[in-house]
Amino acid sequence: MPRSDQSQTAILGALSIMPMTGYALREEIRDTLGHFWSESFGQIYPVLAELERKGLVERQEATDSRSSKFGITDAGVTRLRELLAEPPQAPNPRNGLMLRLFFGSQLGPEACRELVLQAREQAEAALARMEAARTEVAENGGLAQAAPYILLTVSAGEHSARAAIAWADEALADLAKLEATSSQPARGRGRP
Amino acid sequence: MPRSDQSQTAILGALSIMPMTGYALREEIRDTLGHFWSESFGQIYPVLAELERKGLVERQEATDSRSSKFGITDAGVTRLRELLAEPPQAPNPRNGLMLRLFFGSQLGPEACRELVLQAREQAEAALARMEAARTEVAENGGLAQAAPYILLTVSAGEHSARAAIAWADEALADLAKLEATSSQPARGRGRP
DNA sequence: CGCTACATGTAAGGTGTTACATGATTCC
DNA sequence: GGAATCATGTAACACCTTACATGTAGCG
Repeated sequence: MPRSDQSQTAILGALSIMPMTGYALREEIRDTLGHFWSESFGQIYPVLAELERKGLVERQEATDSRSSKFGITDAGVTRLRELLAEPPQAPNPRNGLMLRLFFGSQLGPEACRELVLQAREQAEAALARMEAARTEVAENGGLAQAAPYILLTVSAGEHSARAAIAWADEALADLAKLEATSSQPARGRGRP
Repeated sequence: MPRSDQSQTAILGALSIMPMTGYALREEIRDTLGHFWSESFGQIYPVLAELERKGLVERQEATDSRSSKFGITDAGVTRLRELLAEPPQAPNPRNGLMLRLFFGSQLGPEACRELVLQAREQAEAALARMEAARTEVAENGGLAQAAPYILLTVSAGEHSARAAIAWADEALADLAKLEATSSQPARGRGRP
């Protein structure tokens, strides 16, 4: 129920794929889960310590290195499944772009256009990352049974990015019309 | 820059449309901005008090009621425009559904299907709300110059909801295939 | 007369982020 | 030997949510 369980879920999940050091967890969570998840890195070590205390993960003394990787235990896998089975709790939305557009009449069409353009670029970049992720998952063996599920999340990212691009194009057209009509009566920047 | 500025933006923005009591702000933010914004209601009165102290809003003693509405001042409008002009900062993503699907091989196809079905229903509901909002904006005069901007955000909600539905349908099909192939070797729910 | 909605706040607790501190290893 | 990267942590702070406390107005 508490939010911190969610951090545990992400960490246990990552370790269920392969054992890792805390540092590697940072990287993996940022690079792989980053499209839809974020952990505050200040939390990773405390959570890891708690998981170790509960016997859900354990340090594996590696032979070829001094750094200790963390591996998930059987109890950890059980706990992970419990956590995953809990209903996902959506975070409260806080979309700064939408807030700005909603009060866009205070900002004016040009500034709004700029914001939408930026959003479009970000969506385009996200789409490219998703396509890269898709090929990466396809090429990487060792995810055999996980791959179809991971591709589900990649697909969600693609749909969402494409929708954002389509919306942005519409919005840009609408804003262009607004610019045209709003400058017409005042004939060049005058006040009504 | 600090996050709390965002609460100020939302509150000043709402008051720029019409003067309101703190209580009404709660309702408006929940019902109207709720699709892409949320305020913790415990923040509204403190922020309101701070805005009043800075002269950005003022209490209007209403003639017909004991409750005091808050109205935005000229300085408040100026401040609102400043705040809106700042670049929107995206909150760190935390999508519980995607987290669960990413580690879906631990959950199994049926449970994932259930999750996706729920997401689809939520998207469907969101789409219906968006369409309702669209007609509401169209019918409501008094938003004359704000209406086109508000419709931009409604359109974004529609695109996003439609994308979620399309994705869900694809995902359900994929999961159905997974269920079929995973149960095939075991021949109907048997243990491997 | 009691229930619901309106209205205004406060305080505690939990969460997450940032910045800092420290040291080992590897590569040039 | 020095720089970059790997690695582990901590502590302060900012933030948000929740629950509580309190009181009024209107309606059935």
